[in-house]
Amino acid sequence: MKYTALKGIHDIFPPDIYIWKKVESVAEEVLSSYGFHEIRVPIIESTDIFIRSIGETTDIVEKEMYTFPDKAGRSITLRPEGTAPVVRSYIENHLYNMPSPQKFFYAGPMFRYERPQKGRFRQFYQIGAEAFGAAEPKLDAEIISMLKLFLERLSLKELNFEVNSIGCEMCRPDYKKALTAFLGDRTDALCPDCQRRHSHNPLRILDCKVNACIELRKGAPQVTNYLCKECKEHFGELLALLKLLNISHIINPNMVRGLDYYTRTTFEVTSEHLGAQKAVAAGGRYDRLVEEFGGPPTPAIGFAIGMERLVEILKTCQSELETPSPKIFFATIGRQADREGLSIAEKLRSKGIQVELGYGNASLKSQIRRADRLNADYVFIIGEDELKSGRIKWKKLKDASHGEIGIGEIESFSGLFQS
RNA sequence: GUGAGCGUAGCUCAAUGGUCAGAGCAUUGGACUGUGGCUCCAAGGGUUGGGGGUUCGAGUCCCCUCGCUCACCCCA
Repeated sequence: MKYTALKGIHDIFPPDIYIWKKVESVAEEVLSSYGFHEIRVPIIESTDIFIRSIGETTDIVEKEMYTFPDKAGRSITLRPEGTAPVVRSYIENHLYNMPSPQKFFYAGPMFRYERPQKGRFRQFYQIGAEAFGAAEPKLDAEIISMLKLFLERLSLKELNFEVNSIGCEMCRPDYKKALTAFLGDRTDALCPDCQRRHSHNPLRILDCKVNACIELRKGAPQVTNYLCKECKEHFGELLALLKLLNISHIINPNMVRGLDYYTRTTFEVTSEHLGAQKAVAAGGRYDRLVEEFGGPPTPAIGFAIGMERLVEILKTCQSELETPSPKIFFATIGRQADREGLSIAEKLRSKGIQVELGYGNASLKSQIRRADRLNADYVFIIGEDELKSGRIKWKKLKDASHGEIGIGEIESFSGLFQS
């Protein structure tokens, strides 16, 4: 094969594309009902936007970004996630001068230079939502509930909702201290990765899968026990609201996120129908980010849905969506009939009816066979006889019923209005 | 970045180191001169991912390379 798509980058085409479109339309419908409006932000931004927001020492920034110089030598990066560009836009366009909270959603491709595997790609699509300007746990609960409603609308079952609070800039340092103190002089027993984490990001030790590390962290202090008064209240109220709204969830004190900007609430939706990359949606609060970006102090919360992963679940758990099929197929024999068919087809198409034609001088048989494979409802046959009589033969493929109709009456053919 | 597995027709897969690399499905045509699905027949379709080596002889063994997949890492 001479030309192939780049590693980890895939085409989306029928029939899958119809699953994607369905997901997108349901998302727009549900998010709209919560007052979220679409925002379109660029796919490329200045590199420092991502470094500042995601965090200098995160894996994404350290080794996963598509970064390159533009022709003027500025450092440009293909967005690895959607929150940073939206925050940049929120500040740059003074969107905080509109009544709070402001709520936005977006959909589009993200780019991360990683080794591809099941559910992980170099170009992948996310639907994301961000809400600015409200700190109350009520908003956290609404957002999680909205995510749940969206997934339910797609008939997705067997999903796990996990929530956690990782505190704020006041209480998290205390927890980090407690955690490193707990591990104390036993750090030698940690896996090499965790030994590294111990110094610059000890929270990550919590979700390490190496057995030795799982052993060592038994009885370790939990984040949720070290929250300051405000964070504790916030988390407590969120849990109460989730109960009120009947959203079953588990509290996972070991859930840490790979982006530095999160504060307080973090959450994740996972599915057992995926591979090792089983998070289908995830998000959290980022109350400090807007201010750090030079905007006014603005609490915020958001999440992102992984489209490929969602579609993967839909494909394994549900019957596939059908590719739209023609209402009418014109099988024509001879040049004159061909012209007649084209002419009628164009009239019908202008009314929004899906019509397909036969090509290439194919035999009637092969034309009808093609109509069948395209799953057409009706075949209209035009040949010499029909041209002479002015009456076209039709056949309904589903039940093989057939009949005739005058050329002038086709546009009111009753079959066009049945499903 | 690390590790493992796999590359043969459009797809799923056969072929002890030994003739001309096969089958099913799919595609196209025919049986049925202007009527789909079912059946039968036929045809097209391959640089066995690429390169080198061992051998009288390589799809098969060895080396290199490219690609895919899964996992680690990390994340949606």
